[in-house]
Amino acid sequence: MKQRLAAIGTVEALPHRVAAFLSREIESGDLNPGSLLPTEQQLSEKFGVSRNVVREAIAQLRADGMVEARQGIGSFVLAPEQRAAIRIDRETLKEGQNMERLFELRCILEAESAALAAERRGQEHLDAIKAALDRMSGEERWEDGSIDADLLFHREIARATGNSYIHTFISFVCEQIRRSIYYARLTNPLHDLVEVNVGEHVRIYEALVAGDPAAAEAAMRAHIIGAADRVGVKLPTSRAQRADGRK
Amino acid sequence: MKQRLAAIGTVEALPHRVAAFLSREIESGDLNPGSLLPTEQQLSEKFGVSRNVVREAIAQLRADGMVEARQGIGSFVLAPEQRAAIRIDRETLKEGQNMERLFELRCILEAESAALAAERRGQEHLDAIKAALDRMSGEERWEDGSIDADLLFHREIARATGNSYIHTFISFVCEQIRRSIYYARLTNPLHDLVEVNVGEHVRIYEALVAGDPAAAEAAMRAHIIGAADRVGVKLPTSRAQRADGRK
DNA sequence: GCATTCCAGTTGTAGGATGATATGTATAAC
DNA sequence: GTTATACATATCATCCTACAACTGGAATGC
Repeated sequence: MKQRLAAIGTVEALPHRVAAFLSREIESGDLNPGSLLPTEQQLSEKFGVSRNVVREAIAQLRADGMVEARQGIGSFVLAPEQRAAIRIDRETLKEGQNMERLFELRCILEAESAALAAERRGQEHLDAIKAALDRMSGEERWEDGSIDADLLFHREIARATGNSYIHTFISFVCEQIRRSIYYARLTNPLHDLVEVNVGEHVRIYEALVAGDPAAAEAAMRAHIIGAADRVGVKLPTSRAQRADGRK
Repeated sequence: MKQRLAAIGTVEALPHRVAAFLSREIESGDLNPGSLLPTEQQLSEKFGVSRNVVREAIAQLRADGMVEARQGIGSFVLAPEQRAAIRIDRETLKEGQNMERLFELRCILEAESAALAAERRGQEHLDAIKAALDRMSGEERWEDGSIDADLLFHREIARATGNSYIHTFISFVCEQIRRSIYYARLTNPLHDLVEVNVGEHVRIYEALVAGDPAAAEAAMRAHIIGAADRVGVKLPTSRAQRADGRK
């Protein structure tokens, strides 16, 4: 039986599709920890791809700590305790609506991050955030320099929460978004909107200075929704509305 | 010139050795971000291995976000901060207060997840969540089976948000916490608290059935704070208080 | 009964062939 | 001279076959 791999119109590479399929089977429990994966030969026939492709797919699973291959025997499914990495690959990012979901996640993390930062920030944090803001405002056009400064602004806020995990996660998510925007090569007239963008950042900064968590959260939420909008991503409004209803 | 690969007493596979070598070259700055890797052919000759091995090595680097391969051109070295993967190693997890930070992150993600799920859940999601809840209540003692069911409960809620990234992040964070608890081998009398734990889950479930985002969020927040407390982790109360003030 | 040998199955590696894609170049048309 | 088209080249992506290394168990010999 030849398994049809998802993704008809996509451009994903074959190894990635195979890895994604197996990964889902493991996550869903169809393949129990300790059990053996089908042989490379079988998988090759099942998916209608070469053994080479299967090997690359398994190598990816192994890198993620999901399976362990042993020569002469096969690949064992490992227990989830041993997984130590989270990964978002570019192929899945390119699939249309994923951007929307990523922005949604970012909105959640950053809104709380801003609120926490408003409570916990010290003077050195404010200084670092202000420095990033100045670098951003200095640029007349929206180009690489100001994008770096923008990211730095958000990362400094995350750092001010004092929670390194929040910092790590936000850095990661922001980087994913920046990259996918870069690859999408959006041709929007972003340059005209620099003032809007800077203005949103200023409001966040002022709320942080004031030490007002609710205001910081609201300002950040508005900023993320605006940023998503500027790259053509419409966030589901329910979250925003509920947040607005609160403040 | 044939390059000698490290590996004196090692038994590591060739692709891993090649990947490690290239990885070190990138880390050390010998290969600048933006530059092209040598072609597969050249690497194959340089290391004295087959192109197949080189391809698997590059696939590994790509999976870690260190390079990006583009058909017809080559593999570009990406900037180090552009990692496509997050890794959290066990050593950092063991350091005391990291648990507290991890729970804080979990609280943020899961609270919003519950709220979103309350808005978006379909009947099949409720069924899956209920099934996990039943499995959990069925157990008399707090052991592996019920821990699995507990995790499943949370992951099913995350799945009901319809946002695969939220699902991924929550699965990851929960797994990290479960793992560190497992390794810590806490000897608390957890068994006595099963009813409390199940009760908290029931309240979350009821809020989801009712489709009440605010209630779901509050119940989840209370649950996470309680769960943290039961393993001896005190969450900073500020977040919880602010949340309470809203509902 | 026990050790040894052999064999089938599986992963690991090698190397070539072909398809898909990007880039540069030369040729032709205007 | 400029543009456009076609071609050649370089590279990754995939497929294929073959063989080496390793494992587990079955057959064999004693």
